[in-house]
Amino acid sequence: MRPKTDLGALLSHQPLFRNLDADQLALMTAACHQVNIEKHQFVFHRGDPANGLYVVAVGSIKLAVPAANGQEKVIEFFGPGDAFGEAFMFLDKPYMVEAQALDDSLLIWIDKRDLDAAIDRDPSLAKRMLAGLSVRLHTLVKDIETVNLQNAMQRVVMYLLSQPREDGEMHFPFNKGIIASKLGLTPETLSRLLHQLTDAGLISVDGKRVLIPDVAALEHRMYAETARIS
Amino acid sequence: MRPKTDLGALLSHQPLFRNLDADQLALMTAACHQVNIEKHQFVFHRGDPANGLYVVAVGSIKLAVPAANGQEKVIEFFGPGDAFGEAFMFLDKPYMVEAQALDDSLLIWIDKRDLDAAIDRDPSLAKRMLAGLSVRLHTLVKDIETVNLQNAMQRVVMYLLSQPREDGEMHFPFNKGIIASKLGLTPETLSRLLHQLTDAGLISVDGKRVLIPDVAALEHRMYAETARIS
DNA sequence: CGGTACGGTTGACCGCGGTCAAGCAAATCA
DNA sequence: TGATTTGCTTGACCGCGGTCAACCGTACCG
Repeated sequence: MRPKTDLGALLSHQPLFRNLDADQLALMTAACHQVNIEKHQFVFHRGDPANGLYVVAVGSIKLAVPAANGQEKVIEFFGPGDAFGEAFMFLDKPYMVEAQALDDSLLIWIDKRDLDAAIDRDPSLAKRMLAGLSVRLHTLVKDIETVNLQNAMQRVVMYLLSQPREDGEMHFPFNKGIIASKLGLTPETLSRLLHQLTDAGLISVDGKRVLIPDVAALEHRMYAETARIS
Repeated sequence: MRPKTDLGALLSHQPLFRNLDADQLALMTAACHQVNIEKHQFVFHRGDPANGLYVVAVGSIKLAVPAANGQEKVIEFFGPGDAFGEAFMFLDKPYMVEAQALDDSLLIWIDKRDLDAAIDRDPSLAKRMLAGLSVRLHTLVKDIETVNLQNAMQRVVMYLLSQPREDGEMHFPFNKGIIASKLGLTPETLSRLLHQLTDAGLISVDGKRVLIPDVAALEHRMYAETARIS
């Protein structure tokens, strides 16, 4: 457990709590708890009660819905500054998803009641949370659109293009199996499609590193797929 | 356009604005606009600016994301008391979905700025909106889970069981094509699956009316499907 | 009335993507 | 260092669900 003194600085850098005045920051600091989570450990499981929300300080967290057969569908990834778990907290329902650390992570946990009080004192906090939830809704709708309206190849290409890249090179942030789940595919299919793109000379894969020599060509490939469907 | 006097009564019955005091209600009433939408008309299209939110007073609205080929994927249905469009309003982004009336409907429209002011005066309104967005997030996650982790038959059975029924009889609220889209299916497949359930003696279909003589048997059928997958 | 547009059903076909299994390379550990 | 596990790839196979087409009943309309 790190010393409590870190908390104020940590909080003030989170999008959710930016621009709080000193008083409010002190209040929130008192209400927050640091949670250290090792890689592969679960933050919470499906069915756990949701009494508060988490903010990622460092590390990365995977939100997924588990299936009966041990499979799982990754809903979203969270990195530093992201908040998660709010929706279930507001609903007063147990989590229907599970959260797992993809790296050693440091989280901030805030009790629902303390957050309620903070909102009463500062409506702008509520607005920021509304904005945050809206973003999440937006990405979920986009995901649904992606899964329903695009085929596997389109989804893969779109993912490759959506990731940050420098010098025409992008990195898979996690294992390919996890990426596959996020894309609604099996690892086998993802592997095959990447191989297909490699054969077409559009990318070259080396472990987690992917070289994209001609971004425009890759984009063109995706639109060609789209046209084929229409 | 109906007389303005209706607005106060309408608003005070919406979940979002319940428990407002007279002053606040008067303020909101002044900020609200009634919008009449005929069946098949669009409330907004993809790309329209989102300057406010809608609340359904009477009627029903379909939220869908349009595809290139004229297809569409239904995201959600909204009935009386439901609010929609908030997420895009808070994001200050144009709509990425379209809203269409499934019946002649009466909507209430509230300007973003007026709502902002109302939140500042009454944090409980913000909390109610947070709860509303949370519900939406919840159902979206559930949808993603359904589409990714369950096959077509399971989705159909689950839909049949999720709809309100009396005397072992349920009604399709809309055209089967629209239901099919919401379930991520083609109308053909939905038709076939319903026929299959009929052959199995689990349901009997007559137009929009579906008789479910033995609910438990139908539930059992769904779990059997689940087991087969695992 | 016949014409037609629409929603729904049915049949024939097929391709996408999942499943199962084997094999391989790198990481992890005794 | 060898043993074991984990991540990834590849091949063979196949079934679910989509596509395309024809057809049917009903509602709507001139």
